[in-house]
Amino acid sequence: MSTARERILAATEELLASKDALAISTRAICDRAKVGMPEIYRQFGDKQGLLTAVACIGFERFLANKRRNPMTDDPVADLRTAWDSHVAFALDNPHLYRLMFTPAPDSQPPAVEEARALLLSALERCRAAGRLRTPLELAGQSILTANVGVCLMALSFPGLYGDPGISRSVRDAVIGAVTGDEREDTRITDGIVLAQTLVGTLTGTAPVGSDAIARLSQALRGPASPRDE
Amino acid sequence: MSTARERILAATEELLASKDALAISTRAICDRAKVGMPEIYRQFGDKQGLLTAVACIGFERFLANKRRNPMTDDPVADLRTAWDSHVAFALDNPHLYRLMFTPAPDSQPPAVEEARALLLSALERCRAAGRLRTPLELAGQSILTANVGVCLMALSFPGLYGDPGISRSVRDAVIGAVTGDEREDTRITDGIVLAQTLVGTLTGTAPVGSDAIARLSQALRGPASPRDE
DNA sequence: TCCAAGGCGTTAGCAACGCTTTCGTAGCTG
DNA sequence: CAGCTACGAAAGCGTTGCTAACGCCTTGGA
Repeated sequence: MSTARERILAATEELLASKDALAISTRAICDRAKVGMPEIYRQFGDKQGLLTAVACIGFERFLANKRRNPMTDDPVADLRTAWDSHVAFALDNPHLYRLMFTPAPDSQPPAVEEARALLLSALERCRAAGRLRTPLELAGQSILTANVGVCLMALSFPGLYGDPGISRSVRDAVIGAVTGDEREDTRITDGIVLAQTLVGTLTGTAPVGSDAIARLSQALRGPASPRDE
Repeated sequence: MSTARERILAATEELLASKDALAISTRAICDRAKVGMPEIYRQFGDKQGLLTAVACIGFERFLANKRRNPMTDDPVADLRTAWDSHVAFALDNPHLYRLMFTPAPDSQPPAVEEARALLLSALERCRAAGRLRTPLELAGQSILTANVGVCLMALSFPGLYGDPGISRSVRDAVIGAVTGDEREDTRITDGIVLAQTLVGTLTGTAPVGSDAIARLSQALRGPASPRDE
């Protein structure tokens, strides 16, 4: 048989699968763990300590889940899959998730820090790829904040806010804002640079020679396909 | 003296100003309201019923707050001030806010619906102004979800996520995404249309597609790349 | 004026809760 | 074997949400 501490933690997790944390009585935990009442308090101080410990091992599962996500060469896409795995975890473990992210006042689950660190490292990769246009710290806080909001609302009001489309919408909005939407960025750059250059050329004030114009018309006809519509 | 029901509600609200809802005992409420214990149950059925009633009148204050916001002729700016007043309410009434937006399981605070309706009407004004590029319903769900997320995280982890900059960042990201960021839109439109027109003028051809512009922009940078900036 | 009816206060108490104390026992270590 | 730690059993404390029983007092229709 395993140690008492392990059995208590396991029993609490099992009960947490079907009930809310506050609806679980210490006696039920003890019954299921085949443990006397004082054992909880010898091991965890009080019920809140036990719940915090459970939240911590929940965070470990949560982070292990995330670390299992393969890193692609598109760090922004990785950000999106991290978001999705976050949401999936919340929906799979509703009560555990609420315990982790709606803690009792003055109870600091120390593992929120770890989640933040993991997210920041993913964002660091975005920054290295030139795909970050907000401060790193602020980007991480914005993403996690919005991500948790989507999950908590989906858990609290599944009827009104359980639609997966909401998650996608908020996800793309926030991640797009902090990393910059690639398509729009190139569209802006291309369009504006082109327009400025052409205007300069036309007015004679520009740093573009006629060879550039030649190249432009060459490009206009296209590499293989002379397409416009 | 006022009626017993009013006194109970007032006493609960007052206690809610300093304690969490779950930390409030029915006896404390009764003491403060000068009421016997059975009165709560005659009036509200049970403690959860009382808390739901308090949450409802909290929603009324919340909505009255929002309705007090003047409507300007910029519906998107109105959206942002509504967001900010939402956050201010949450920070001013932390326990009441948590009671409203993290309800006990199977307790439907009916007033969340009202908040949604108010937000949708504001979004409808955006749509009428041509400043909405996502479905109305989804836009409302996205905004409220993100808004609540910012607030709950700020309340739960004021140290890590209490920074007002996070609220601004998420706010502008989400609202910008559903309404379309005006500045970027005009920059894109202006740049592209201008480029298309000029290229058409220069080459004597019809306006070109944006993929052609991308090719042009590439060509502009050139093989030897006499880049300007 | 009388007399129900109902809103409200009082007392007492139940079961369940978190938590504690006490005690007994098993198993390992020196 | 002695002594220590780890753990289980039982009982109990104070508080909680909630209920039962009773009685007061105002109200309003007869």
